[in-house]
Formats: sequence, C-alpha cells, structure tokens
Amino acid sequence: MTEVRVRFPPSPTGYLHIGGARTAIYNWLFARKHGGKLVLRIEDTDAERSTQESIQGILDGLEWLGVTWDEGPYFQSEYAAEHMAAAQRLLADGNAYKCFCSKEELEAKREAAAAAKGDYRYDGVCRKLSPEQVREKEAQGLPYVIRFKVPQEPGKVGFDDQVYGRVERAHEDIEDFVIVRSNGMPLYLLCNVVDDIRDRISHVIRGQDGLSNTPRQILLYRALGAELPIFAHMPLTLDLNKAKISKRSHGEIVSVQFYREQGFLPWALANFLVLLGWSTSDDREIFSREELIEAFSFDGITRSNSIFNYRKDDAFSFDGITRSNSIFNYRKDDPKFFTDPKAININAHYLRTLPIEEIGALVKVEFQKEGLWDSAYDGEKKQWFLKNLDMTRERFHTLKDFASLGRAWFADDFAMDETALAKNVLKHPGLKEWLPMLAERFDALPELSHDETERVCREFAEELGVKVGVLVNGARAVITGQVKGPSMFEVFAQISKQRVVTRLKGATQYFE
RNA sequence: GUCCCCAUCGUCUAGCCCGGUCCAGGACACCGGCCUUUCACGCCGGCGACACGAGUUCAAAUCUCGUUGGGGACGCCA
Repeated sequence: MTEVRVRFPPSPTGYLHIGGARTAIYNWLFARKHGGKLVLRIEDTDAERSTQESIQGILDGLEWLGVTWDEGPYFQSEYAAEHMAAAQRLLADGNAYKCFCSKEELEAKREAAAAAKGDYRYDGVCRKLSPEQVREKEAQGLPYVIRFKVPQEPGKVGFDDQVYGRVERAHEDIEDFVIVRSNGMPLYLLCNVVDDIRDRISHVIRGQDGLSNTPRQILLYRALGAELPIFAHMPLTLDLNKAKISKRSHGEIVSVQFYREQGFLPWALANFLVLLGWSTSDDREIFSREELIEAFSFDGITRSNSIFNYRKDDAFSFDGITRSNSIFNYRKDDPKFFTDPKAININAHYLRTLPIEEIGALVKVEFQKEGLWDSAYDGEKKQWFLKNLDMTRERFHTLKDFASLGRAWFADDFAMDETALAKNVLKHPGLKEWLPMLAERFDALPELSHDETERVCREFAEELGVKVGVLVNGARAVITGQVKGPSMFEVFAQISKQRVVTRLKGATQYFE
C-alpha cells in the first residue's frame, strides 16, 4: 500500500474558521490513523488578499487545537514556475489553448445568455483558431488566457468519492475552463492539482464545495499524466440561515481564535467539531485523542450538511427581513450559552474531568492574563491552588469562569452576585449581626476544618433558632459572592481562615 | 438559469446499502423528580422527528419515481 499523504491547504485571507479547522482535524485524524503524513500548504497565490497576520493566525490556531503537521508549511506562491511549466506543457501537448476573448466580450455573452434564460458556457471560439490566427493575434499583442480543452466527445468524468459514492459529470457540462490568467498567473484549479501531484497527496480530504471542482481537476490530472488521488468530501457546516459558513459574513463567532479567547479547552473544541458531520454507530461522543484516531473513518461521515448552532441574539436580520430566532429553545439570556450549547457542554465536560494538573496549566495562562497569577501557585501554594480549581470546576463552563465566578477564591476584589445578596443576605436582616458573630466563633478555632465549622454552624443556628441553611448560604454569599458553590464547610476549610473571618465580619457593609 | 449533492426530534446524529427486531435509538437543549445547606454533578422520567405524494411489497424511515425544500459549483477568487 502506498504511503498515506494528506494535506490541509488554507488560503491566508482571514482567520482559521471552524469549518476549516474541522477539515484540518479530519485530515490530521486520517493521517494519524494510517501512519501517514499531513502536509500543510499555504495557498497564498492571491497576493492581494493574503496577509502575514492571517498565516500566523492559522498556524497558531492549528497548533492550539493540537493539529500537528509533518511537512510544511509550504507556500504555493513559491511554486509559480512549476505551475506555469505545467500550463505550458498542457499547451504543448494540445490539452490547452490560448483564448483571446476579452472579459468584456465574455461578460456580454454571459448576460445575453442570462437574458435568454439559457445557461452560458464558453463557446470555444478560440479553440477553433488556426495556428496562423493565433500567431497573428499574438503579434498584435492581444492578451490571452489559457483554457483547458475539455474532451468534446460524449462521455463523462467520474470518480468514487469516499463519502458521496460515485460522482459523475458529463463532458458537455464542463466548459473549457481558464487555467492561466491573462497576466500569466496560473489559477487555483491548476495550482492545486500541480501541488498535490508534487506533494504526492494520496487522499484529498476537503469540503463538499470542492465536489463539483473535482471532475475538472481529474481532467487535469489525466492531461498531466498523473495518478489520481482518492477523494473524500466532507459535508459543509452551515450557519443558522443554512448558508455556508465563511469568515467574511460571520465574524468572530466562527473563528477558532474566538473559542480560545472565550476559555475553551482546545481538545473540547476539536471533539465538538469532529461531531459536526461524523459519528460512530455506538453512542460515544467523548473521545480522547487516541480513541478518536482509532475510531475515525469515512464510514461515519454523513452526507448532509450540518448547522453550527451558535448563539445569535433574539432577532436577526436576513434578506432585509428581521425575524425572531425560533430555532432556539434554550434560554437566550443565559450568558453561558454564547455559542452552540453542545460545544459548551463538551467543554464543561472536559473542564471537570481532565486531570487537575492539566486544568491548572490552562488556568495559569488565564490568570496571567487577568493579573491573578501568583508564582507561589507553582510552588508552595500549588496544592491549595489546584484544590481551589478542583472544588469549583464542577459548575464552570469555560476557563474564564475561574477568574470571574471563582474570583473570590483567589482575590479579595470579587463581585457580589445580586441574587446572592438579595436572597441569601438581605432577606435575613439578622445576618448583619450573626455573620460577624460566626466570625468570632471561627476565629476562636485553632484552624477551620470541615467538621469543626459544621459543628459551630449547627450549634449557632440552634441557639439562634434558625435553619443552618440561613447561616451557611449567607456565609457563601459574603465569602464567595455567589449563590451557588461547593459545600460551605469545605469552603471554610479551603479558603484561608483569615479571609473567612474578614469577609464574615465585613457582612455589615451590605446592610448599609 | 445549468449541473451536482442532500433531506430522521429545535440542534448534532443512529438506523437506510442487506425492507419486518423502529408506533424510530442516543447526545445537547428544554421541562419535571430524586439527591443537597445552595448550585452543579449524577440518576430517573417527560417533551420532541422519518419533508410530501405516488409506486413496489404481506410488510417501507429503509427500495423506485415524482414533488417540494435546502445546499454547493458554475470567476482571468482560493
């Protein structure tokens, strides 16, 4: 069996979006599974739109996701001579010809055809030019493009797609397409094929939007005398209006970078993305890297496009019509659903199940950005730091939450949740006295342990004739700023005694 | 407009190739319950789909045809 070689060829005209990322992941999985190589090739021939920043963004995004490549990045622009040589060869072999039709002429014909409700396909006037006529036009200095000669005899081009099955296209439905611009620059269709041949790509795994290009590319492979790769097209990821996701029209919500910034764990995003269009027949949805590589195959790829159910605000406008967004049945005002709920769920799953050291490393990066990091968290306070994370992570959804909802665990400048204040503090005026009194009792203890604090709380509640919950929930509010959280007795024992006492005493401030 | 692809719960999907085991299974979300000092986790339960119409057949989500709907490609972009 020949070596498996796949490639991911992004064009650096924007950030890495989730559709592209998914394709990259599929390629990567396939390569890993078959002990093959993943080639990264930057298709930067569109110099006007390509940017260095975009290239860096794509590389960063892939790295962050854990998609590692074995060769490259190669830059398509560096192979221009090779692309041109291929075009010349096609010309010399009689597989292509020079076309002197001007853009204006073609445009006019296209419009005429549209007006007559017909479809337009290049009529091949230049294909019929005699060598003399060609020489004559060249002598006049007329600009020309190079077109590929599509076979005219009845027949079709076909291939067996690994996902879509047999796909065929009649010769007559393919026009003599342009392969080199009038400025001498070869076009994508040709470059792509030439590069794939040179890179010895064995499997072309790409989005379904490449499906209808494939017959033309196959014609090129044949004319170039190269062996065909195996094609596998992936269904597309659509937006809420069922349009192809693109960086231009959707903005940050579809960019990988956005998820990174919002506190996603890289593998959680990858795991979610892989599920958009692929599944196993059993009910598994959570996969480690190894498990996914093992489980992945084209058999599990669906043929229908999937919708990326990212969050949109209540009403959205499309075609100039504003309509309410009825496809959501989750609480739109719940800030935790800032994107596809399933993505959030998978992220939360990893957040609470990954080894705590791994979470610690990721939170460290967050804290450094937030100015919350203390180098002692890597030293003598490491266990305390990790314990904090372990106690709180169960109800968090992203890495961001540790610095926001979990802020009180690490700093004193935390925010007080309004519901917590109203429901668990102000509702019981007695707490203004009770909480400081509880502080006194805690302060008298040599150290705050789970059992001791529980005993003290229960005794005190009994003396006061109130439910222990009143004391405990009030304490939770003033100590953590939250309505919810882990068992308070564990919290007392975990957050320092000094902080517990100070915050309980400070409860009076909320009643003023 | 032309060519191609697709069509199962709100979303992601299993089942379809090899009709009966499917009055269609799972996940997320939503609702209810249990657990609990709170919330979360977990567990239990609920809501919820075979686009439509013909045909073939004893039997169709599964096969065939048509309709409708959606998507993609049709560029001197990649």
